[in-house]
Amino acid sequence: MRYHRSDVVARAISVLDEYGLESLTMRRLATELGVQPSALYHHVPNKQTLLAAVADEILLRGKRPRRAERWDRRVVEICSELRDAMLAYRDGAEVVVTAHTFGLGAGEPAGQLRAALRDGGLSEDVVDVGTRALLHLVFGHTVEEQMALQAASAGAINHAPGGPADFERGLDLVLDGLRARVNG
Amino acid sequence: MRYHRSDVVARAISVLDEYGLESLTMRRLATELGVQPSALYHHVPNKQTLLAAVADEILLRGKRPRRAERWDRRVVEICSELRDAMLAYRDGAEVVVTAHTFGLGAGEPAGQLRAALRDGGLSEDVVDVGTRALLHLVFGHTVEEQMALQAASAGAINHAPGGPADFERGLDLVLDGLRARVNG
DNA sequence: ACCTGAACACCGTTCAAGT
DNA sequence: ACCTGAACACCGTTCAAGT
Repeated sequence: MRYHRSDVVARAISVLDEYGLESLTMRRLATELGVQPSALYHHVPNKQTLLAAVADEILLRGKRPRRAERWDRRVVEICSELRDAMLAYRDGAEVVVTAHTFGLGAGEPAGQLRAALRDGGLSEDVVDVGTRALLHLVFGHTVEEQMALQAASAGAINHAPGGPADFERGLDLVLDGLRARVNG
Repeated sequence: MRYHRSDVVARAISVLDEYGLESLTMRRLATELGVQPSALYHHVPNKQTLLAAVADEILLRGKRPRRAERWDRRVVEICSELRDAMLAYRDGAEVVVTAHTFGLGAGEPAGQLRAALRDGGLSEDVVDVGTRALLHLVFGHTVEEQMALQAASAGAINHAPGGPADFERGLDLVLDGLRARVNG
């Protein structure tokens, strides 16, 4: 069988979702595709790049239309989409956050947040600080939430971070600060 | 030579600081101590536990006396100490954040933040949301900042997150939201 | 262009045996 | 109690050779 890069990425996502990140090895993925490990390197230069492509694809699959008019509602929309996209696959948050940490792909959410904050009339400095704060909040919350979900499904009872409600309450904390800085 | 657990942890930190997290392997650490890899398992049950102990020790070494009276100034103090402690060692932020993600050690900063927010007269719900938001902000910011520092020292020019000023501006965003909720 | 086969240079961890 | 020596079951990546 002959594969393309997109086949490799797609299969990587299904291995990730079914067996988790620790099982997503180049060798395991090759076996899953019925191919030698070395064959993967015709489609992808290395594992890091593959994981970045997986992160991008996870975000792409989670895309939704923008509905909100007000800038602060749009921020909530963007952040919720981001959270939902990451939660849709096992270890999705971990993969997306790691890729973002290493400066690979996943630059789109940041761009959309920046645009929303600029629409709100915030100064360029505040746009910078606010975008970073929002991203860190979404990433941190979602990694923690997914961790708790997986721990819970493995039998452990834990003081979970709570679902979308707790998420939006954290967001609102930062949004309050940002609203106070409009035309500041 | 006969070692104790604390020797192993201390040496792990110096390997981390000098060669980075990717070089901190059990085998490398063993070589550094002049011992067989298997000998390490007399002091530590596995690598994950060792890394959690390293994270705790990094935070311990960064401890400073509390000076601030007002609860919101104390939050800044706690968060700044946390950031400085992680920045003090190469890949320190990565190690501390990973340990925290897996629910290992590093529970102290959360406890101190909770106490400060309670002193501010915030409701228990807001204390929960606020503590998590602050931790995610500090962790996210510091990992990003340390990444940029290391990239810069490796020659790359990058739109860095900025030093303590940008850090405190992000913190202030959340603190504004929290101040607005006192007796709310 | 895409893949195989074989190798290189590593990992974390276990366990019988020594002192 | 602490360590050695040897092994087990893996990794990511490279590269000559095949079709």
